[in-house]
Amino acid sequence: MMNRVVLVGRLTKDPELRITPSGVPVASFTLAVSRPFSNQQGEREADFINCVVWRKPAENVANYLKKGSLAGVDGRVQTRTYDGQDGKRVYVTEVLAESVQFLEPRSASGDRGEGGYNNPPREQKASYSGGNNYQNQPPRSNNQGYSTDLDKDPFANSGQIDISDDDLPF
Amino acid sequence: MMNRVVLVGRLTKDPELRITPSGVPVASFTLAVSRPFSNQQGEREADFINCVVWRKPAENVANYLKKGSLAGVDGRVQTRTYDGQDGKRVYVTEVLAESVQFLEPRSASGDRGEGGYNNPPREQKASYSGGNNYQNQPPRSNNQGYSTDLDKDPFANSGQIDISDDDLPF
Amino acid sequence: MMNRVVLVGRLTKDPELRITPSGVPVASFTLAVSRPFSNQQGEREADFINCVVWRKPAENVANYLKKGSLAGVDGRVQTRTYDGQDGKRVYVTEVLAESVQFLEPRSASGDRGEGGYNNPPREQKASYSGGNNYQNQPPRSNNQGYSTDLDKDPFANSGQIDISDDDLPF
Amino acid sequence: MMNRVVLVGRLTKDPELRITPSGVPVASFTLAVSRPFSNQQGEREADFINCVVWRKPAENVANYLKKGSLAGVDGRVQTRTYDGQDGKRVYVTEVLAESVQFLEPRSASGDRGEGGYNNPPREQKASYSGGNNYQNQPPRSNNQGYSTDLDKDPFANSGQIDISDDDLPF
DNA sequence: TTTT
DNA sequence: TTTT
Repeated sequence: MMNRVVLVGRLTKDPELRITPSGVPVASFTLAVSRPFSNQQGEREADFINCVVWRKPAENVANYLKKGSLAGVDGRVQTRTYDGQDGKRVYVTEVLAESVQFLEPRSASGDRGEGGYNNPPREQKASYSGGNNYQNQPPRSNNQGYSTDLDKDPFANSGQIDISDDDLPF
Repeated sequence: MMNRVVLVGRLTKDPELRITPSGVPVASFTLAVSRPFSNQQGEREADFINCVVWRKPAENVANYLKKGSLAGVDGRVQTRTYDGQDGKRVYVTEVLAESVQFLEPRSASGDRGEGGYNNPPREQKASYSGGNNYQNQPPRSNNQGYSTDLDKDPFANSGQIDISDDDLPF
Repeated sequence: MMNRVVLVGRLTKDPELRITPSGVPVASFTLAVSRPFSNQQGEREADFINCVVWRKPAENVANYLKKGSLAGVDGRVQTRTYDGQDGKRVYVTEVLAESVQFLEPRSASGDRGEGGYNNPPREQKASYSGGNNYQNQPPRSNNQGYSTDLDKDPFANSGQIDISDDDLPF
Repeated sequence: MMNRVVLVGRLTKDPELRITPSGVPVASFTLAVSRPFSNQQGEREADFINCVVWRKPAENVANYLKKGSLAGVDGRVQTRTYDGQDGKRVYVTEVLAESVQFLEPRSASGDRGEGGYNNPPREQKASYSGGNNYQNQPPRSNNQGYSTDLDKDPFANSGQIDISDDDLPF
């Protein structure tokens, strides 16, 4: 009945942007959050926490964050389940981000000066405006919109075909 | 660099208490936390979040909580990894509880009037006092202390032989 | 850029419900949250945290919570400022509750069996439906709706005439 | 019974470091946390949240943070009360920081390249080692240790003579 | 001005 | 493998 998570950490790689069949953007990324204490070997470990974010902030994540970016997440812990390729049930625990904060001032962590508060997005994209306006985009072979990510089947490049509209929160 | 979780929900079953080889108690339990919104079918779903707690609060959890108890957890999201029985790496995301709150007033949720703030623990157990006082307990075949749980191999009754002293936080 | 609070505690008195000039309900209440440690005198102290909640959940708070109720709050820390009666600036720090959880199962804490999850509200009231439907209620002297609280000037019975539509979040 | 706050924001001015009569360091600072939404005038407001931190992290705050620094706080909401100079009770709500995170990479926000993760503290100071080792420092007129802040009465330069050992958490 |  |  209460479920709140707050994380600050760094993206382990560039976020991945997907579009559900009904046209809703979803971004997923992993945050590396180093632990505040050392282990028995005296090393500082990290937790690698999978995060998902939907709709408009999904686009922002895809546009402004990349591998190594410092980001804050405010959201909920979420569990879901899907049938693995080997036929057995897979249990997933991840963080559903309700908002994502960009904590990378200017080009502090970037190799090429992009990302950050006041900078233009990595590439200009059509903006999500709350409806299913993605549906009227040709699913492939177009040269704008989500082209870079989507000019291939959005669900083709990873093994996880387990994201569907059923996972939509709210 | 920041990692905080707060949960309130109900135990899906009785907590499990383990003792590491060096004598530290660990309890694990799953919290069912119902979502604040309904899905497309109009049903209220829940997240089933695995939690672990160490040392003294582990004992309290084992003594005062049971299936159905309402509990609050304040902790961190933690990821770990172990080699599954089939030889492939298993990734686990769970909540490391730093404190656990008993939110079940008196015997409100209990079938037999036990549990709750002011009630005696389910069975009187030797208390964890911060050291490795568990080490001087015979590992099996004793009739007090953690007997009910430990009079069998503490790691035998579940498939997860993946808890070791290496997982000890702090 | 991140601001999150989660509280679980008990109401120090019945919540107060107000309506802004433009017809938006606001409830305010104080949560007593006992500290997890004892002070130098060995006593367990508490923090008394003022909370505000707007719109629909404000009504629920007014209907379902009362002095002594156990409640959870998920929200943000908020500061505001107003001019005190003696002419000097007053600084207020409080919690803006985005959601409020009723943790009082059945009539566990109640003296009269009311409140709680499945029980009818203390008195049946017109429900807030997101618009300014309160505006078409006569501001005073009516005998239903928010009558019990509002049949007097909603801002008369306390010194704080500092709640206005300007404080509306979102 | 649960009380957790997480904040990320910027210091409104340099932190202030105090030492209690029994030699425990306390730092206080205010975080400006901008709100995630705009007000009716379309402006983005901020909350100005007073924070206190004790012992070792108090020293770190004093050494590594300054006006404008981006910082994260994980802690609790705390209320206390003291008698104002005009004889009437003053109620204070603030955040007791249990840990403070420095989110300012290198010299990104600094005017003079100091502060940040890997940089030396602003001035080298004796470190707090958990005991009351401050007591054996001459209370005034020394030229190192907490000199800059303490070579004057630690409680003289502000109106708040309301910090005492009684406020010590844990 | 504080709750169990 | 899930709780009220």
